[in-house]
Amino acid sequence: MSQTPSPSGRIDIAALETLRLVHALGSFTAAAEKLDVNQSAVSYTIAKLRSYFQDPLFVREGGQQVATERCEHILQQVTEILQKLDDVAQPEKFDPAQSRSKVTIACNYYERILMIPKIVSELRRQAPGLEVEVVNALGDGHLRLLRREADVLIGPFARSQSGFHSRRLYTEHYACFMDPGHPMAGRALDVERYLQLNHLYINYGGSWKSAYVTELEAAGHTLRPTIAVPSPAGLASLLSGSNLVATMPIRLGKTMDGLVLNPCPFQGHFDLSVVWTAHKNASAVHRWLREVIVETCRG
Amino acid sequence: MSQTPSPSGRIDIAALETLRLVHALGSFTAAAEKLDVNQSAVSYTIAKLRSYFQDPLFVREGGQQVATERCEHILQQVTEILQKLDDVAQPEKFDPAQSRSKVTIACNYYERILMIPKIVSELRRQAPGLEVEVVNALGDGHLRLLRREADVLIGPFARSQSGFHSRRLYTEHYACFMDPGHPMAGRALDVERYLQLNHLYINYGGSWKSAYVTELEAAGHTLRPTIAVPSPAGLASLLSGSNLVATMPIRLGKTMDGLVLNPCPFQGHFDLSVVWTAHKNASAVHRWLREVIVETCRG
DNA sequence: TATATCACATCAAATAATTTGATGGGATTG
DNA sequence: CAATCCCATCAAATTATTTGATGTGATATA
Repeated sequence: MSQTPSPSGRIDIAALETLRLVHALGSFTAAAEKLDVNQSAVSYTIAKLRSYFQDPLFVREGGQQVATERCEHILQQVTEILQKLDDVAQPEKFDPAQSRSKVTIACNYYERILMIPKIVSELRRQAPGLEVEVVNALGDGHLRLLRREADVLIGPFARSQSGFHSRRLYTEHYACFMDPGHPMAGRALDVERYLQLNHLYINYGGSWKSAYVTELEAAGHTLRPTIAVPSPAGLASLLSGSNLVATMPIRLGKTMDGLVLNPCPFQGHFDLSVVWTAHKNASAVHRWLREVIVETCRG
Repeated sequence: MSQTPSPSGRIDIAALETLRLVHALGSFTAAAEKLDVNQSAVSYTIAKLRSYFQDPLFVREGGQQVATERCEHILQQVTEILQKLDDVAQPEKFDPAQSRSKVTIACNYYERILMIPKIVSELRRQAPGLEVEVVNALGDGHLRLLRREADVLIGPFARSQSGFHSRRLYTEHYACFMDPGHPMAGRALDVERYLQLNHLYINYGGSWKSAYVTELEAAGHTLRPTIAVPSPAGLASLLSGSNLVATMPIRLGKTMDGLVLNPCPFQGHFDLSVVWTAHKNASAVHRWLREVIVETCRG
């Protein structure tokens, strides 16, 4: 009957809708009116489908266009296809209250102590069914994002690299923390005195240079730590009753009982941020997650 | 980012294939090569999809084009969609040996006696799993086809009307059948003698005028039946030992034991055909069914 | 830190597909 | 038989897609 106008594969969604409409109305002309196109456009579309499916699809039987068996079968599948496409074309919706998704947050000690508890509590409040995992960012949290080991990264990881987005939460500064019985406790520290202290140095596993150290080195000084530890964990008990002094982020030090804060001459500063990858940028779940983090942690 | 080039709905199968390919290869350029099109064609297609799904779909992350969450989800559905379309686009295949379909054949007494047994036996031989139903064609078998009460119609129903197809099986003629003890048994019948016989007339429910009657009336004669019956069923016992004579299709009369055949001066003729509707024309099952019928019954 | 390279976006021109409006033929209705 | 209805088909007009050239941003190389 009909010659092949196109080889195949150029069937579009609209064509399938037309097929459905023609079937429903039993008429090309009626379908054309409903679609607000010319009758011959419908004729053309059906001709295309006929060639694609290698079947007449509709045949005239006593005034009505009746679907062939094959057409009925095709329509059954096409209906499912259109349904699937409809579903998937809907902009993604996310209802925290109903969600059973899982989110993974990468961060390090500082954030785990100071931010995670508040964040997790808020996440659980809004989304009781949500599964939350917190992983160690360790060396390079960015890699974990790229490897999809985490959805977001919280930390001082401002990297404006292609493929990453970030949002600043707040700025943090350093201060010295020591036992209340320390000779210098509560006394102002000038550069000389600061450098002569018995420093407990936190090297954070070596992958992070604290801002105060940068500042100190920029001023031409070198810090000679008495003890170096990899993380602030258990720091309070190391400092208690000792003559050691640790320079660390103010908010972190303040969580440790039994220590006093001394402003220090090199206090540096760094920004805490949420970082995520471009591929999560548009996702409704992750947009919500980031919003919760920002709301919970800023200021 | 991208402005809406098309409102929506103009997504074709090729575009979805492109989406899949880009995802698989992680590169527009590579996909373009594989599809044997220009890179900017892929770019254009993805832009169209981006606008349709309202999502970037692919974002650059460290040199690689990475799929967004949404894209992964879409792809999952799209894969199923393409699979479905692939299946449905395959020209329908039909293996009688495996088939569990059902076919319905409409016909009347003549065909049920002479043809159905052979047809059914052949159908069962080729397709043991096939369900076969035989229904009475009665008045107008064509209506049963249109109402989808039967898949094919076998009988003398040659109607070359729109929406119907048919294939001739063979031509049938009439003869007289009577008891072997009948005075005229075995003797030639001229018009006068034929008309004076005690006719047992089969009226087939009134919806069918036998060809010999047409011939007879065309010659200006009128048949005055002694008895009229609606169907040839049980005819043999009605004729046996009586002086009745029935004019009926030769092949049908020959199936009846204890009757002798006399050629009659009005023998008319009619064609036995398979008839079906246009909407079944392309179906593999029905093509096969019709083929079996034709092979079994012709000659 | 500059420079080459790679990959995608974008633009205008060329090409291909679709839609339109007109017309014709087959089938149904009165 | 005439009037209609409905789909197929054709050429022209309109749109969409593809191409080839070029731009831009990011990565890799020197």
